[in-house]
Amino acid sequence: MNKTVTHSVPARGPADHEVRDQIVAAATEHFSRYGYEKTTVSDLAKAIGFSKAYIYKFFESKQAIGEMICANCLRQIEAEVRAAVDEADRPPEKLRRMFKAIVAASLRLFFQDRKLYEIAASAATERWQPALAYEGRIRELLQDILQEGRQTGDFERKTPLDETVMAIYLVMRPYLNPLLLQHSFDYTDEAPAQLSGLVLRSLSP
Amino acid sequence: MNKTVTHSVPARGPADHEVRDQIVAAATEHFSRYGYEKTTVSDLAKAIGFSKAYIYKFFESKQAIGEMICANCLRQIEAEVRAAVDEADRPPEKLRRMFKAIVAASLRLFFQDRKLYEIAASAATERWQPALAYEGRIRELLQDILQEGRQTGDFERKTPLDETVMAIYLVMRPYLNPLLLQHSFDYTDEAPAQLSGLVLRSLSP
DNA sequence: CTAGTGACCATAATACATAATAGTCACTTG
DNA sequence: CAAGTGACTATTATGTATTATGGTCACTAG
Repeated sequence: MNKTVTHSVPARGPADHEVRDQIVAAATEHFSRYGYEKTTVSDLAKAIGFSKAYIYKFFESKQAIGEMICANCLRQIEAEVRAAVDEADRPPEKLRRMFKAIVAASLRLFFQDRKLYEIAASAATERWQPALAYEGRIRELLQDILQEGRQTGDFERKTPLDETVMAIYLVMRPYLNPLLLQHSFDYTDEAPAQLSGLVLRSLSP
Repeated sequence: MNKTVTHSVPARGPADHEVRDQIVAAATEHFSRYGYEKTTVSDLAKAIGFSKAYIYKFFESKQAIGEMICANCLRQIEAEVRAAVDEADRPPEKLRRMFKAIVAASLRLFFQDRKLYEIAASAATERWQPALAYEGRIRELLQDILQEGRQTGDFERKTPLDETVMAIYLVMRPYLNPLLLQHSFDYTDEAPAQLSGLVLRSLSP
């Protein structure tokens, strides 16, 4: 178990501390209600009954708090996607579900948690660590499905795996990346089915 | 020859007039040097030695002038893409060239004509008519290549043509649309080859 | 030593008065 | 009638003075 936790922002102070959790809770509440920009660090401090300075004993910056919240949010999406994938048992259907779940979850974030969506969009634009990590994990999931499909004989085996992963990832990216999703609303209805279709045709042995 | 010229902005005044051309020339110069926003209609008027009011005898709005310039620019990109496609004689290679040329031309616009790129990006965001028309023409080109490939037996014929066109169009979109291109710079080196590969695999009979 | 803070600073956001600009129209000139 | 414009307005952009905010640090209390 090589658990390389690459904290982009090295956590300050005790990693496991009640106050840290309080901060995260308050930030989740405030960020998703009023937005990242409109929430001040003092607001968070007031919410948990401490001074602003104390918050900086736990987080290096406001952005570090934002990254935490964003990471949670993206992990939840990932969990939903994995759940959807697990519902199917054959790799082709897994791929279809993956695509569909990604679009659905991203759209839900946009329409139901706009403020969190905005954080995720910033995270994508500014390449915050959680956004990169999310991308990476989605690619891993994709790779796992492809590998399984190659073993079961559902997918062709000639093309180098890395190449296939990359190409399919590129196909999914406009719907994964919150920034790009915004500009793809016109297609979110059809895209999952159409693109899954194309991708599966490209994978046929 | 059913030439339905859908002028989104109905041209004002004489369609063929020396002054109209002067305006377009001045706008091309100014927009690409100083940008759309920083160029005022008065600037254009001064440049051609007439009053601002006179410009409005030929164009309904500043945006209409911008659309004209943008349309020229997109038509030029389209021409380059068509030229690249015509260099190949077999449909699979045509598709590869198409993808590559689109990325190359869009990148060139970004890096060599940033100001015009910005107009094209606005046009895409705000759905100006020339941007939509460009999209449409690229889709037609794609459809032509696919149809030819089906005739020559290079491409499969089971999937409905419309579906294939749409799916491949969706794959290309992040590199076609100036807005999306900005967010795909990390991949512009590999994307054309990788995605062409995927698309061609999906088309194999 | 640990838990916690007020006071402080440089930078970023805001607000608001002022200046530019897109667009129109009645009008002149030949 | 055709070619062309000055003067005007409502809206938008811009500069600037002021406030708010992120972030630090020396410090206190227990």
